Amino acid sequence: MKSATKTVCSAKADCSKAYHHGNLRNELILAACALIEERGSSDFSVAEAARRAGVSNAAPYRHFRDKDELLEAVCELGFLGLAQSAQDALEGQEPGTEAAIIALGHSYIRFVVSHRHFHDLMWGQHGIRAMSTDTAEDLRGSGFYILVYNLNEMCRKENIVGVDTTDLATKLWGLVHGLSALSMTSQLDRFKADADPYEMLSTASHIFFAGLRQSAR
Amino acid sequence: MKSATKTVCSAKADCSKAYHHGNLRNELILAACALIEERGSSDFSVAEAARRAGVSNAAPYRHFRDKDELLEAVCELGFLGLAQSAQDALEGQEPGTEAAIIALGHSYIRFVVSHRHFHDLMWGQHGIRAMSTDTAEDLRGSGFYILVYNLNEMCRKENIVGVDTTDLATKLWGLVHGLSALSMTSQLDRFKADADPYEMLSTASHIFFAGLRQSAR
DNA sequence: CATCAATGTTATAGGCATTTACATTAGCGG
DNA sequence: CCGCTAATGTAAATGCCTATAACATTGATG
Repeated sequence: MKSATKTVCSAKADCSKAYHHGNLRNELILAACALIEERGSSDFSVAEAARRAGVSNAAPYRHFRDKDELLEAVCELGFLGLAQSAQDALEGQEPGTEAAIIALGHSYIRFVVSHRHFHDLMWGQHGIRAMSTDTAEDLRGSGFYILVYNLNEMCRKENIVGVDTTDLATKLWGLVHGLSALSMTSQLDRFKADADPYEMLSTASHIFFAGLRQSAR
Repeated sequence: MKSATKTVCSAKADCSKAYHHGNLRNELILAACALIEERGSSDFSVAEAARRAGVSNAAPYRHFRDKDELLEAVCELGFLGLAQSAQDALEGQEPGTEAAIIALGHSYIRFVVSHRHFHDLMWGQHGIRAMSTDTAEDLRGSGFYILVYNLNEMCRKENIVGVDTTDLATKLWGLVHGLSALSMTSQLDRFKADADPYEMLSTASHIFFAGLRQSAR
């Protein structure tokens, strides 16, 4: 989430002792991110974020109506990072190939398992509210539409007709999301030792596309 | 979750004014369930569960080390209910058919979307800890093994060979889990109006099985 | 019947969310 | 440059919550 972090944090130089902080809103968000990455979102407290930013308990309430609003801002940063990682994943991939589509899925898994606490937050109440924000609308959409675009290209190239690619993208999203969640909660290797979510997604997608080509003929 | 509730609550008659409650542990769990269904797990407080059970603030700590332990007990009840609904789903289904397998998936979706707050809890920190409890181990496993059994039957009947059904079951679980999560968070109809998770699971599974038969030939 | 372990209660400490009243400062019009 | 106002901080206070400790009640057991 490096890049997303940078995007939000247009940090002004540290005016160390000023009565006015100068960039408090962003620093609170970053402090919240750090705390959540460290200890999860359920243990998170506004007070601690304030301490970390070096301000009083009450200061955050000049920038956020309440704790929820701060957490929603954190979620937006998360969705931004997720969208970014989707774009990065396509570097060097030929659009509309199975490889490109699977690479997208892998980036999703990678993001989720390396930011598990964020993922929890993003798919909880706060994330859902953040997703209906207009800002996040674009971001979250972007990853999805990248997928749709690649599916369209794939169908065109391979002459697969009569497929609703938006619907198809949603199904694949479900698959990826589910495998990520299972992996993150250690369910994958419970029934099958050293199961690899990346490989499982690859093979599952491959089977799925085989079925698609079959039934769209 | 009716049946699961009954299983846990071996309620003794109400000894209204007794100093000792008689069934406090279970009533606390039930009160917690009710509160969580109503307002979600993040707003849940031990104190309120205690009030609802008609005891003092401190009483719950005679039965649960801390708040987490109470929430884990709630999770176990949730997993019990989920397993139960899987069993119910197979009523009148012929084992090893695509219909039976899809019915299992539908029951999962139905459980998740009608107990969204429970689902949040069950797939958060508390649920993960509860899943590694031995008690829950059996329960959670049971739904999964029902699926594996049906896949085995299916492969046998249809003469599909060389398939690791445990692996396959995990992939399907991922798909179902993901579609449930997307549905629960209103992501399904964001890109496609009135998308139906049940139908999406049916068609996705059908495509998947088609691909499976194809590649296992 | 006396005692102990289990299970409740009250009192208390410490944290957090949020609000209110007050303080400081930046920026803007004059 | 001066003074005003809005923005942004602080300190103090309220009220709820978690968790613990010290004390009370009771059922069971010998």
